[in-house]
Parts: sequence; structure tokens; C-alpha cells
Amino acid sequence: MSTRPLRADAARNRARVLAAAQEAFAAEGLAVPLDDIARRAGVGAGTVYRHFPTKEALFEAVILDRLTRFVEHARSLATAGDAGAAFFDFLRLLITGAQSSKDLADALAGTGLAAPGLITSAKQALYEAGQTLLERAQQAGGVRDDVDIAAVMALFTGATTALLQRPDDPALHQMVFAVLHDGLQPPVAD
Amino acid sequence: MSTRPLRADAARNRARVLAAAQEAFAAEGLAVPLDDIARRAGVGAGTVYRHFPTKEALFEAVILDRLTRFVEHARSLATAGDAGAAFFDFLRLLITGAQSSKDLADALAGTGLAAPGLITSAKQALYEAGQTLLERAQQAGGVRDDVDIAAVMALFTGATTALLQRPDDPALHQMVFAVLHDGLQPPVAD
Amino acid sequence: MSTRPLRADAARNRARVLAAAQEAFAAEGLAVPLDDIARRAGVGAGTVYRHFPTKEALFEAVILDRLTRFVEHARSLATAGDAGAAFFDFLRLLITGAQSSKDLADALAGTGLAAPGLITSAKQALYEAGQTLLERAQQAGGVRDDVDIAAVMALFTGATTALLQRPDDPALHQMVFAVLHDGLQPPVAD
Amino acid sequence: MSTRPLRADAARNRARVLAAAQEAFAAEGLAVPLDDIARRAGVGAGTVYRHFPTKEALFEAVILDRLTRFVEHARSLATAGDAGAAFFDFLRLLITGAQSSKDLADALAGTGLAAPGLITSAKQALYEAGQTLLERAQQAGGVRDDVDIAAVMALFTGATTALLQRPDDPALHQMVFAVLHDGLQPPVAD
DNA sequence: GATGAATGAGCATTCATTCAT
DNA sequence: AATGAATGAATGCTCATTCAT
Repeated sequence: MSTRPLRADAARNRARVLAAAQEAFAAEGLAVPLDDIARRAGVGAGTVYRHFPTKEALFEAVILDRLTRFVEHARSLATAGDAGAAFFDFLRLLITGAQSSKDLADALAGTGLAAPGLITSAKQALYEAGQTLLERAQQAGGVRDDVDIAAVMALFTGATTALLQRPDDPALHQMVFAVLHDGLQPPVAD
Repeated sequence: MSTRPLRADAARNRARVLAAAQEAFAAEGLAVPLDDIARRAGVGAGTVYRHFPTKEALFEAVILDRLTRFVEHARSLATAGDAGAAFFDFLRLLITGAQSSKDLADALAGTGLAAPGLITSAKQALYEAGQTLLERAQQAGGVRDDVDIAAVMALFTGATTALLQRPDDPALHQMVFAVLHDGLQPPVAD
Repeated sequence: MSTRPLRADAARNRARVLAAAQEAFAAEGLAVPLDDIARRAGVGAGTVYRHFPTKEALFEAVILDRLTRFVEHARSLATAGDAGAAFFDFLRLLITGAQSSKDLADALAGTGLAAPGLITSAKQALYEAGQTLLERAQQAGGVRDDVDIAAVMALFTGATTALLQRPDDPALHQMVFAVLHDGLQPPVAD
Repeated sequence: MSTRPLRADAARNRARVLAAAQEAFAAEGLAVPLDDIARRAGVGAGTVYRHFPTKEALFEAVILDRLTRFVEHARSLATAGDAGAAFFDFLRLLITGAQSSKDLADALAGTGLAAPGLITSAKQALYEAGQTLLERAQQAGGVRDDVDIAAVMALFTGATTALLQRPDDPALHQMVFAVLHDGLQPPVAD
């Protein structure tokens, strides 16, 4: 009749699986065998399936977790004083964050499998948060008016994917970011 | 009208296999089962292997074919009158061409499997051709001086990857290209 | 009475696979498709691979199992009173045992694929055990001095291979053994 | 209307295929791909099939060719003066000849595929020729009476198979032959 | 709930045989 | 007759998913 930590155990296992999957997907992409993830998590394959009905669902959960944090961060930037700076902070965050994870880059770029509904929603949320920042920046004159959030995301997720191949080249990253930054400036009034 | 091989022209079959592989790889990436490619080509699996000793070799041939055309085109631009325009023509070509092919985008971005030697060489050739155009453009004052060809390729292959998801949105492509174009301009002397 | 796995005892399945492989290899050599072995064992192909990472590993295990028993038997003969009799017991054992198994005959004769390391070691152990018996028999005057264990093994594994084709002819076996037995006697002192 | 060497060409091709197959089978056994044989022979795969309806038929022809020569040799020994010496010459021939050819050893030992009819007949012929030699030797007191040709063949084809693994060890061959030779002697009358 | 063994469809690749040229 | 391209069944092996314990 004692309160055995059943629920706690389950929750802990779920977390461990998620963490292991994050690592594994980030390192090797969707191709990593599910058994590997289970082993990394220190659980049986069956346990993974108890928490996630499908490998794809696990992938979804991993991405969702990451995207949610991005969205939160983006929202927290929405009230910053300097709208232009906030927008570029967001973009830099995007590049930095995705750089360490092949999976996220894939998900954002739409590469890989067809994105399940939840991921699409989360991307949608991210776009909306980004759009808020973009609009504020545009109104503040920090960003040219003739771009929308889709274009911005395409530019940055694309760059992220490309930079993922050269993780140890900060000069390259700097150049890429500089071009994007300058290209997003409003035209010089003459 | 039947799909059976009417005349066993080896060359024709090779071409059909290559074409089928191009389609298939473009549509689904390296993951397409080789049997599917064979079926699309209307040949047996063995025939694919007669022409390409390995699935990877087939992929290589497909990419090589595309890359070679790019390189040729790039080289033909090297003598154009307006160096800046030639450079941006090249970039537009890159985006347009890669847009229809996940495989090429992957290959250029370095995503997917480790690129076999020939592809690496072809990429090298493409970089060199691009570099020539870039340098001429920079000397002509059409492009900022502080970027190198690696950065440019990262920006454009990345954008290509991202745009691949939205093939039917010319406005988006236009915006993306505009940002990259403007971002590559030399700083305005004031 | 059904062939489906009633209780998923891994050990039992492993044993069934091993037994099936023994039969199959004995009957048809290394050429048996692994699926056939799986079918004989009443398991899926994947199960075979769970227990043996490779077809070759399975073969190795089968041979190893047999060889080990031979070695044990040979060693147990090393302390017998009559050294000559012990030696010929060993040889008879070899013929009898290998008779039912093309695979063992192959392995001993070195036919078939290159023997993996473990088999080579086990053969080495068998040779050593045989050598002990041979030397004792030679010292006791039961066997001619001008043969070594390699020659003896060549004679007996060879005979085994040949007799394998006529498993139901005890008279033939008897003749063969008699010739070998007499040929191994020391020269008659006159 | 000239007499083009059609027949001659065909015959030459057949011979080349046979020679190539002999080499290939001797070196690698039945496992050698038919295309390799065709390439070695400098003809197309189709040409091989024009002369031999089946890979197995080609194998059969190769073996038959070898066996026939053995039979001829054996028959030529049947009239030799020293019946015992003739018999042992035959046996030595067997060992020497088969030693260079995995395929023949296989065929004689009955290893490999089920022997097609023709091979069985040729083996039969070889047995008969051997039996003649054996009987003459037994009558001359050169060989023990209680063995038949089947036993002798088992002993020698077996030894051949085993020795095939150690082609560069003449001392070993010598020992093996010595044991068989002595074992075949008639018992010493005391 | 957790475990990890079992399943079996799926994939790249080989090769004997056929057939268009 | 010869060629060698095409065929397609077969094989070893992987891995997402299920299920007995």
C-alpha cells in the first residue's frame, strides 16, 4: 500500500528516451535505428513504443520539443526595446540552434519525411512568432518592407542547412550572416 | 506502346535508367529503392546494375550529369561583358536548376551520404567556375569584397534547399533572391 | 505440436537454430540459404541473426560445437592405458563423427570458405590433442615413427570426405579403416 | 561459295571455352561465375551456351575430359610387366593429377553437385580400369586381397582432397602416400 | 509497465539463362 | 553463329514493430 513510484518511473523513462532520441537524431538524422535510441536511453525497444507509438512520432516529439523552445524564446523577444535588434537576435538564435542538430535543420527545411501535423502546427507557431518580430522590425525601419516571414525563414533555414556541413568555420558563418543581415536592410533613401 | 524493351539498345536503356533515376532521386532522394528506379525505367534490376555497378554509382552519375551542365554553363558565363550580371545569372541558374531536384540540392549542400570522389571533384569544379565569376564581379565592383565563394555557395544552396519545399511560389523565390542579391552588393560609398 | 514458438525462450530458440543449422549444413554444406535454416528451425530469419550476426558466424558456431566435442573426447583419451588403442580410438571417432556431416568434413579438410579465426584455433586444438595421442602411441610402439599428425589428419579427414558419399556401406568403411590402420603400423622388425 | 571456316571457328571456340573452364573450375571450383569463364575464353556468354546448354553441362564436360584421360592412362598401364608397380603408378597418377584441380577432386570425391549421368559413367569406367589394375596386382601378390576398388578409390580421392589444401608440402604428400602404400601391402606371412 | 526476443517485409546485389541484334 | 545486354529469381542482411514473459 506504499506509494511506489510507478508514474515517476514512467515519466523518467519517457524523458530518458526523449533525451536519447534528441542526441541520436541530432547526430545521425532520422536514419538512426530505433534500437540504438533504446540502448542509449537504457531501456528496451518496447519501452520506447510504450511512450511513442511510432518512430516517426518519436521524431515528431523531439522536434516539437525543440520548436517549442524556439517559439518561447521568440515570444519573449517580442517585447524587447529595439525591434530590429530583437528580430536579428531571433534569426541568429535560429542559426545557432539548428546548427547543432541535423534533425531540426531537416524539420525546418522540410527535408526528410513529410512533416506530421503537430510539427506543422509548431512550425506555424514559430512562423507566427517570427512574423510578429518581423513586423515590429519593419515598422521600426530595421528591415526592408518587401519580405515576408516565409522568405526570411527560407533564407535562414537554408543557410543553416548549408552551414551544418561546416560547423567549424566561424568566418564562413560570419560572412553568411552578414550577407543576410545586409540584404534585409531597408533600401537606402537617396 | 508496350513498356517492354523493343530494341535492346544498351545506350537507350542506359539513358532510360539515368532519366528514371534522375526523376526518382529528385522526387525522393537517395532512399528510393533501386527496384523502383528499374521499374520506372521499364527494365529489370539487373539491367540497372549492368550500367551502374552500385546504387551509389548511379546516384553519382545522376549528380555528375547535372553538375557538369552547371559547370559548363558557369564557364560560358566567364567571358560575358557585364561581370556582375554574369555572376548573378550564375546564381539564379543555381537556384532555378536545383529547385527541381532534391538530389542535387542534397549533393551541393553535402547532405545525404558521403559524396563519392567524382562528385566531390565536380563540386570542386563548380566552385572554381563560380569563383572565377565571383572574382570578376568583385573586381568590377558588382559584389562586395568580403565574401568568398564558399559563403556564396552556402547561401544559395541553402536557399535552394529551402525553396525546394515551395516550388510553386515565384513570389517567394523572388524575395529570397532579392535579399541575397542586395546583401551581396558592395557597401554604398557615402 | 505446432511449430510456432510456444515460449519465447531465447536459449531454446538459439538451440533450435543451431540444431537446424547443423542439419542443414551437414546435408548441403555452406550453400544452404539462411532462410532455409530459419524455416527448419521454425523461426524468422531475423531470429537467426539475433543469435548469430552473420551466416558465417553461424557456420562457425556449428563447426565449433562439433570440434569442441572432438577435442574433449581426444583429451579424455590421453590418459588411457593402451596408448596405441587410444590413438586408433581417436581416429575411428573422427571417421565416425565426421561421417554424418559434410560441414565438419569440409571444415577439417579446409574445403569451402576461408575458415574464420575461431575454427582455425579449434582445429589447432584438435591437432594438438591428436598429436599428444600420436606421440604416446609412437613411443609405445603402436604407430610408425615417420608420420606426423598433419599426415594422419590428412589421411583421415580425406577418408571421411570420401566415405561421406557412401554412408551406408559399413564394409567399405571397414576396409578403409583397415588399410589406414595397417599402414600406420611400425615396420615389422625381422 | 568459298569454304569459310565456320565449323573450324566453332570448334576452336568450343575448345577455348573448355580450356577456360578447366582453368577456372580448377582454380575456384564450381562457384566461378559463368561470365568469368566466357571472359577468360574471350567469347560472349551466349557462345558458352551454344556449346554447353548449362553451366552444369560445362562442368560435366570439363570433368569428363579429365576423367577420360585418366581412364586412358589406366588402361595403358594394364599391360605393364610389373602388375604391382602399375597399380601404384596409377594411384600416384590419381593423386598428382587431382592435386591441381579442385574440381576433379570434388568430382571424384562426389562432393559438390549431384554428378550427372555422364560423369557417373566416366567414374564407372575409371573404376573398372582401376579394378583391372587392382586385380592384377592382387594376383601378383602386390596388394592385399581384402580390399576392393571402391575402398582404394575412397582412400586416394580422400587423400587427394586433403592434400589439395597443402599443395606445397611434398614431405606431407610423401608420408600420406607411404602410409597408403604400406597399408595396401599383403599381410606378412609368418 | 518494462523487457528484449521474434517477426517478416524490404533492400542492395549477384548470376544462370534467354534473346534481340 | 556470336555477342553481350536484359532478365528476374534468389540471397544475405536490416530494422520498425509486435508480443510473450
